Amino acid sequence: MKTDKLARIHVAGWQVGSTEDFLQLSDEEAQLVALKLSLISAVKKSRIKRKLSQIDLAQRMKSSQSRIAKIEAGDPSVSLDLIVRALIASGATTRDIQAAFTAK
Amino acid sequence: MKTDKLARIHVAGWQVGSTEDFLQLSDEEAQLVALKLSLISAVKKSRIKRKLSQIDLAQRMKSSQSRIAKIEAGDPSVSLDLIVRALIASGATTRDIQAAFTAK
DNA sequence: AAATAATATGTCATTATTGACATATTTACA
DNA sequence: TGTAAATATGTCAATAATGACATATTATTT
Repeated sequence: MKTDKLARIHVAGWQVGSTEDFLQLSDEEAQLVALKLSLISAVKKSRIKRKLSQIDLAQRMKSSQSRIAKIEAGDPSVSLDLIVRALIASGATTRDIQAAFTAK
Repeated sequence: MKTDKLARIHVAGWQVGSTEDFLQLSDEEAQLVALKLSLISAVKKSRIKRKLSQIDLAQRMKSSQSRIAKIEAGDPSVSLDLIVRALIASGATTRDIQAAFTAK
């Protein structure tokens, strides 16, 4: 994900802004980031719920433990594809995935 | 997306199976494909609804007309990231995106 | 505490995805 | 009909994402 956006100074001053404002993301970028964060959170939740280790999940989706760790750490090298594949492989239902889009 | 899955012969014979069965995708792969298809459909719907040409949408998200065409054509070179970015850039709301996950 | 299991972090060669471009085909409409 | 706008298809050099690996750090169990 690209985060190399130019600053957009917040007129209201030094109130503690949202993460999106602080990092100067456009609305669209902010939406995508929020979506990813939500899905990432769902991955970890689902994995733990099913008592899977990162190695277990990695095997299920033919990835590696380090990739799973990176997914859950929000590493910038991780694609939305991989996040969703992890979510599915972790046993999350369609309903779970859908809920991840709703969740804050 | 990889679709290089070995055949899984359907015991029940030549009933007309689901697309997923026919293409021999694992359940997980089938879920991801279904999700992509749903989102792709949502992109086109949203774009048309807002009366945007593919060129318009491409400019909004700093991509190219040919990429948008490929998104809507379900080209295998298109990532989930790009699809979702297109959906967001087309003006789809969080609610729209969410709905895309529900839709058939 | 020490051993073991789980998770995190860094690197890299291989593979996938990208925007841009040319050009073909289809659609709208004068 | 013809012509312009929109969409589709193919290609490719540049960039991004990948699994695998080594190894560090943190939790858990004995």
